Amino acid sequence: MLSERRLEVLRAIVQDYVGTEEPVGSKALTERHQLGVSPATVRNDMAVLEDEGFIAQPHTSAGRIPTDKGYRLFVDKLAGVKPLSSPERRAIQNFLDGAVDLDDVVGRTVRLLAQLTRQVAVVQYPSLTRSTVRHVELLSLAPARLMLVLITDTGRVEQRMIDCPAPFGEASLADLRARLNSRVVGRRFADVPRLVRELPESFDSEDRGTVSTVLSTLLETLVEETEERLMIGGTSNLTRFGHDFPVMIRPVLEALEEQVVLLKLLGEATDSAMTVRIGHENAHEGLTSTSVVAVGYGSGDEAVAKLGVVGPTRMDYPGTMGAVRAVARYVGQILAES
Amino acid sequence: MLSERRLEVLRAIVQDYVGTEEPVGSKALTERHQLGVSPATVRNDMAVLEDEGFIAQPHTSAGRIPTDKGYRLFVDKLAGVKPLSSPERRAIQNFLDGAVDLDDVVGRTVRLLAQLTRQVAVVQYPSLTRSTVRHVELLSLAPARLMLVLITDTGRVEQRMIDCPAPFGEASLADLRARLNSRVVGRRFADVPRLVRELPESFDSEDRGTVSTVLSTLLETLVEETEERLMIGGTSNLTRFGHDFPVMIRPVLEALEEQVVLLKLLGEATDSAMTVRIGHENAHEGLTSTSVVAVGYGSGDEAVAKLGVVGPTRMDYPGTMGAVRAVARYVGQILAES
DNA sequence: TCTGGCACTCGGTGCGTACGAGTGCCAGCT
DNA sequence: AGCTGGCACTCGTACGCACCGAGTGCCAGA
Repeated sequence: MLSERRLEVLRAIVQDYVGTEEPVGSKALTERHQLGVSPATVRNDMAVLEDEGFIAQPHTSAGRIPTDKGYRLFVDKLAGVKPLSSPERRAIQNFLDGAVDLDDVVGRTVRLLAQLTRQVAVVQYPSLTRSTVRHVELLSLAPARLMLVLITDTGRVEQRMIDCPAPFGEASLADLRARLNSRVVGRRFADVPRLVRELPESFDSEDRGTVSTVLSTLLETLVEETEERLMIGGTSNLTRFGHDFPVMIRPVLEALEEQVVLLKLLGEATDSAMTVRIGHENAHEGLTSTSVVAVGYGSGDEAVAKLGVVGPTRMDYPGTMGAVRAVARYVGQILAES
Repeated sequence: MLSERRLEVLRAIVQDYVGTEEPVGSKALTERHQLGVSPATVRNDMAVLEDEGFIAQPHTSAGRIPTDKGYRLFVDKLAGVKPLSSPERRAIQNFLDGAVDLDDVVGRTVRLLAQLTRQVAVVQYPSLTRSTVRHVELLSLAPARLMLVLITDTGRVEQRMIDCPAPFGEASLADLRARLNSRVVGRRFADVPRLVRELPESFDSEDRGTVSTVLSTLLETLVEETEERLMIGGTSNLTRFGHDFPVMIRPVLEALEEQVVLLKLLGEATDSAMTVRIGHENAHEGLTSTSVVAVGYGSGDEAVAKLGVVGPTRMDYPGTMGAVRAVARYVGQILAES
């Protein structure tokens, strides 16, 4: 087990390295921090920390930099979550309050997060799986052509065209609309298939085909759109990555373009607890020198989606975690209100 | 006026430089192209081209590279638009045909363009101003709460919440919905304000307030959402920018995050003709070493939005223009079908 | 267990040299 | 008048080399 002071040394190394981007040596450490011991002692501690794999030297006779394992220890044991200043809180609220619709909320959130953390921000749209149905609308565009519009409690709207097997009268349409809504409004998406199963049977045989088509389109929409959408921003912050950045930045940009990868990144977080994945803890190999800080947000108690940031492993974890958590909270509030 | 051969030399310089990314010298030119003259002659021609401002040397005793003016001449006079190969055409069609909704069309288009040109792709959503109304839907969510859904002929859907000044009955709602639709369906957005102006007067005084609120929300939506949305992709292609790229890439990424800037970039193009803006021809100062190739696309004859790519001034203009034009055409077709 | 001292390592920097691609110019040829 | 070969010149890049200094590991002593 590491002594108190050694942990303190590790904390100091992480803090200095995050600040300066340069390997930190024993002398500099004792100068900038009140450790109460001499450089030589610190050197011994560093040797131990290196043996344990928490820090490493880029080359012999350079200072030390934290390893992924070192950051992990720092995040788990040494660092808290730094709360935002109250001007920052006010700024968040003002910025998010002006949003007019869901797209706008998500867009503003992305920009906000990117600005606060000075890193790449990723915000997932509220997921349909955990949402409930606010309304299902059916419109007749042509005699045998319908449009299905699905509205969720989080304000998301999905629409689909439907070509009917047979013309479908206004009366039947109104009937279907009413029955459909009475069954599914307020219910969770996951429950919808069960709730509408026997609906076609109660219609005239001539309409039954169309009703089935409509229902299967609805179910399809539920499934298809469960594949999540997300928005990213702040990519220009990648340029502050470091000196060796041309080689780093490429795979990161590529990873950021693949929604699947990003969704996995955010998605692995279990429920609403904040997740920090550091360096090689990320499965994707383009992201082995980045860290991801993600957290769920939602309109109620339960998380409906995730948001987070992607940055270099050398990041200000307490500050970033504070910003991510705060933004998630406010977005949750906004969604709950609307 | 430049002689035929001098133009030929310029073309050769542009082509070689685009290929190799390195300043091209007189000897290399005569080796790679059948100009039928000696390096010395080419040198003389180069001196003239340099005097006229079409090419420049990065340093004394280096080869020449084209200037913005040189690229301009190349694009205007020396280069055609290179048509795509038929496998490429087929790939485009296959790729775009699978799209399920407007978001999907735009998303696929962006990825396609980025992949074909290996550059950053920008696609503007079909603009509302030139669109027509396909349907307006009003839903009652609570006694005094409505949702307005606006559907355009290009498949775009906008929704807004409305808090009514007074409860609004189902009958009135159906009435308003019917009257509204009969007036505006199939009409252009620009005409809508005129068409609904005197609508409130025909309602009972108790409902008039709500009707006015609904209409003003509708008009607001038309105006607000006329500010265009767009999608970008292929940013990882920026890494192929060149050696000096850390300094170049930053402002470009920043510019790409500002929708306003991008919209201007695409927007200045007059109607549906293809526009190429080279280097300093771009107003934005972060983009002085990039070129923009943009073109309008639309479901009918008229362009409803723009799409294009952003890349280094040193790009393959004929190929890029060919890809951009082809993609625009196919997207237009897809939109017309849906 | 901490500290001061000391020898050692090695990456970064600055300088001088050599190299070579590329140019401009000029005299001569067609 | 226009093209070509030859030639001197420029200058950016690569290479070698020595030096400096930050940082380390180790050890003997408090």
